[in-house]
Amino acid sequence: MLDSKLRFFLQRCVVLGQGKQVHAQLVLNRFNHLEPVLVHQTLQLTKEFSRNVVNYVKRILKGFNGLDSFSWGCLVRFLSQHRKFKETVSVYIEMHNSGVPSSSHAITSVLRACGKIENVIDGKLIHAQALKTGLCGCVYVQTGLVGLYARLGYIEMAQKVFDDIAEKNTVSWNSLLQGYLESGNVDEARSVFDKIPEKDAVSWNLIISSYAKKGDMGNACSLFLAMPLKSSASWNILIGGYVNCREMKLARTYFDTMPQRNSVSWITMISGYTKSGDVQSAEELFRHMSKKDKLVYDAMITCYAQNGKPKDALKLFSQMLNSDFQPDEITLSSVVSANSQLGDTSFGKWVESYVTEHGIKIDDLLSTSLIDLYMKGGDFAKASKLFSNLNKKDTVSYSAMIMGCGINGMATEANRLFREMIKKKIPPNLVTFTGLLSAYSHSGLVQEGYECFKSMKDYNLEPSADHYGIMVDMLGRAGRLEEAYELIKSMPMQPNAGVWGALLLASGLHNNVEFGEIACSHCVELETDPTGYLSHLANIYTSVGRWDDARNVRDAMEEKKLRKTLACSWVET
DNA sequence: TTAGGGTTAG
Repeated sequence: MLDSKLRFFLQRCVVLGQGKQVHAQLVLNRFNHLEPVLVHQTLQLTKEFSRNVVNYVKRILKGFNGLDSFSWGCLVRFLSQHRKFKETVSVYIEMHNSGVPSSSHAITSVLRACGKIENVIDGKLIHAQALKTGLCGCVYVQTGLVGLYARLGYIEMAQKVFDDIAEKNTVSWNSLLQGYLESGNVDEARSVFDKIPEKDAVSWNLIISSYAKKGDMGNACSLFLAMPLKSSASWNILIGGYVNCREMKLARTYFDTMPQRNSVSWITMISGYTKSGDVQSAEELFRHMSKKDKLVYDAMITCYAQNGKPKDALKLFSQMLNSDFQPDEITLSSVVSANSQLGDTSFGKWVESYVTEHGIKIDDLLSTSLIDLYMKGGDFAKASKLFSNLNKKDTVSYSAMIMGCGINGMATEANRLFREMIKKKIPPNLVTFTGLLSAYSHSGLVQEGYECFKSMKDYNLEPSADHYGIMVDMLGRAGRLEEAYELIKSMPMQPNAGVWGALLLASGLHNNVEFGEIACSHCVELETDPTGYLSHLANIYTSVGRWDDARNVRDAMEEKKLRKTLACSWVET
């Protein structure tokens, strides 16, 4: 039974593994008889294989009867190493239920999985079971328990298990250290760190990383310099710290001087440039990287998507598809965002079929980008369905819905969603209000809009210039030009061309020369190409019969060899 | 046991 299934499995590896064909073939030729121990080796082999293989392993191993404790352990470990944590726990429980005794192998893997998915209940049950079966005397199991409790924030429990370990190894110490760092107890963490008899790179990295995460680069850097044998991770942690502080120059210096860069180093830098909007530098790094992995593609696609270059994002995505890389929910969320910016709603269908075909689960983040895509395409039904199926609705997903309502002029729905999120104590942010305000603006609900705008301070939000822009647009369209102008004058920041442009537009709608002139003069000052604004002003003059002024403006435009460029005059759209 | 990729506006 085991024998034939494994053979079949290896053959499938040849088919699915593609790039690893030769390797799989070798293994196939080498094993004439297959014993349970070979399950382990086979699983090792598939470590680097595509997710298809992972899914396949899961399916095929479900069919096994009579697996021994060792093979079960291998399977549990395999799943845990592939970050299939929920599956790890469920397979472990399956093993337990079929009466197979647990091994230290299986137990450490399942404890890790419980920690990762924050499964306290099963973690404690497994602890109890380990106590009963005597496995708690094993340092690996004990260390696993320390790690579990440390990660889940049960620092007292972690300390207690740790104290019981007869022969503590460095991993045991590191797990405890991580516990104190997780619980935010820096002093205790520091004292644990000082007590570690044989500090390894991980001990140092843990403490450096905790400073780097807090933005305390002074401490992070001095510890880094004091560290005897720096690993790549140490360098990456430091670079990551500087990236988080937007110190890209310093990050780059360390990146350039580190002895051995790995994929993580490149990705850290690329995502740093992404956040600071430096697409060029990100591109430059991406081009120079010799062995690109999937995550680098993800990082670069995201860089394009987040910096207003959706077409480049899609180009790189198709390159990625042509390579050996399989996109996952993370890749797709960025790609959906790119399509959303281009207004290509049909892409949603493609994603949905792709996801079904490749067994990718649509998680909350991918759902949110799809919600945005569908809302922009006016498909409220599809967006709502995704929205109601979310595991956890947050500020971003609510904002995506409300934004969509704003675009589609659905003020009532926007308001309903907003009240719902407030009731659930989900804090709104600036994007939420952009959506809400534009919903009111598009529906001409000036009073509601005004109150909404004023309520921003109740949520500790300072309206941005864009929020003022929407308000000016709303008041202006309603003919309340005076109020709009007063609002601009009251702005705590410099009004941008968008704000003045909104007033100019409104002045045109209501043939108001006075505000048109004021608005236009500011727009001309703020933008390099004043053509659109000037021609708008000329139209206002014409509309009230001031032909001479209109001609003067047009002559002035002509004189400066300016030509009306439709593309630039966004005011007219 | 440490380091890397994702969603909402403009």
